[in-house]
Amino acid sequence: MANSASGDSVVDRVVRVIEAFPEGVTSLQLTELADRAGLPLSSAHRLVRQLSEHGLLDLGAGGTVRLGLRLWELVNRNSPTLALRQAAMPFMEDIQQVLNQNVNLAVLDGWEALFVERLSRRGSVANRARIAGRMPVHISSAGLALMSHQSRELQAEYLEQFEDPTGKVTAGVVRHLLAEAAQQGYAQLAGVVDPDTWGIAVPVMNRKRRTVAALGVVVPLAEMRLQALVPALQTAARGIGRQLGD
Amino acid sequence: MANSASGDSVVDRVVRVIEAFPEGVTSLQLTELADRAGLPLSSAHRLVRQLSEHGLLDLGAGGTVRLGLRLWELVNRNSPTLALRQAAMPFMEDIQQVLNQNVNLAVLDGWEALFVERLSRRGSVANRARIAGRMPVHISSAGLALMSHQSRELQAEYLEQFEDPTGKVTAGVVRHLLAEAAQQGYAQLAGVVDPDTWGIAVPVMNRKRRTVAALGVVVPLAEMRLQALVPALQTAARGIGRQLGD
DNA sequence: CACGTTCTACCATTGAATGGAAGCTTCTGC
DNA sequence: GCAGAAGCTTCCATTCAATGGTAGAACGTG
Repeated sequence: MANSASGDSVVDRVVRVIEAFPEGVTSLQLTELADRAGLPLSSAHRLVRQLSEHGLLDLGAGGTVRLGLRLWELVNRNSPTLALRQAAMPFMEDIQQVLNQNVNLAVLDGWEALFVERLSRRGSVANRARIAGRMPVHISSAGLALMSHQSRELQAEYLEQFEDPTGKVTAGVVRHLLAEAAQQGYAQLAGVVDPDTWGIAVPVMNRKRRTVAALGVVVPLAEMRLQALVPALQTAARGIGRQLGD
Repeated sequence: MANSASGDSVVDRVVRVIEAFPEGVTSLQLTELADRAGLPLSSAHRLVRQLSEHGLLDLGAGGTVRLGLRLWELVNRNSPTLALRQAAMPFMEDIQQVLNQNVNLAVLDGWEALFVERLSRRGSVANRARIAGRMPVHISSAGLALMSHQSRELQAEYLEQFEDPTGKVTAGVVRHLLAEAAQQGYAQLAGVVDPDTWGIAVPVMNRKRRTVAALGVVVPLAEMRLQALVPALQTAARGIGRQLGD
């Protein structure tokens, strides 16, 4: 009944507080936050107050808790993907201008593609890939482009544990998709994410030819023109790669 | 010699670790981090390891510390400016397309404009306003646009404490700039940030007519055409405001 | 106005956090 | 190839910061 009845450290708790916000939710009541983080109200209150004194959280009147502007600032200034995003932005804008479609940039994290940047145009088809959103490798062209250029070992490990919760896709199918993507140098996926759209993505390699990201577009099925899209994407991807260090 | 010789809490230390990264630096050696955060090496090590187990930091081989991808993800998914950025993006893209210049979006934080989103075009003039970058109110058109539409009290408080480190600008000059911006409905600043550029910004008001952001462009001095720019910005700002809640 | 809900403050108890020291690994210069 | 340095990692006895039940304040509601 003293120092942590639940047996977790302060650090654990700080993390749980930050993680307590459901996707897309920017504000939470103190009580609900304590609930979600699994903390006694008084402990949650103390923790939140401390963090908000430093600006990492923002404890408003009436117990409204938000992530702090300062936290957003710190993370975006020093984010590990900063160099990548800076290098990619001009090329993404070029692509968007020329093709007039959604463009996105993703990195591999676990068995998912994490979208780190995106440009969408009003009037262009819906793009499910939100910034800071995730998609499983096997149902995103970006994910396939990324995985298809990883080491044999990692791909084997991935296929080993692969399991589709919907049961529609087998590891064999994914293996085939990856092999195809690896051979062609780009990944495509039609009508999977959204029935009316087509996703195409190419790997972005750094100077050591390690695949660090995937550059992709999402276009309406009707406007599919591989022969125009792929070279444009590959050219841009090379341009980005040249800007990167490593 | 025991629980915190320096008299600071675990939370203080976690914050100091995250804050230890200098602007734009994405990776730090453990020793340097401990140094910057003012922590004993062993304490820094323990803290970093704990945080990296949760994915908030990333402790690589050889003691290389980065901010975690997971932290970036959490913060960007739930950031307090999420709604603002989402509402503004399409309009910013429109502006960029039509005017073909740098567009940026800022909020007021303390006595500074914090840039939360930006679109730049290759070939357009340099834009000092980086995402997650800051600029003092009095040397950015965005800052002036924001401050000029705050409450009388806040403006008075601002001018009260105002002091220009370079000594070039007086509180009186700033008062004049703010009054002008308030009256005209936009703020402009020529050759201050950069000798060859002109910044123009307008306030973005939510439905309650509270100024929550500033929408601005940076154009080459030569291409200055106020009569074309201001109406475009104001129209976009109104559009953004209509999308916002509150 | 009384009741329910949620936020905030207090404080005695105690185990989690601390950091010096020692071991380990990696790198460098000779 | 070896001595030395520099930096990373682990260990563990000491002790004070963290804990959370409780009580009170503030708010909203029927």
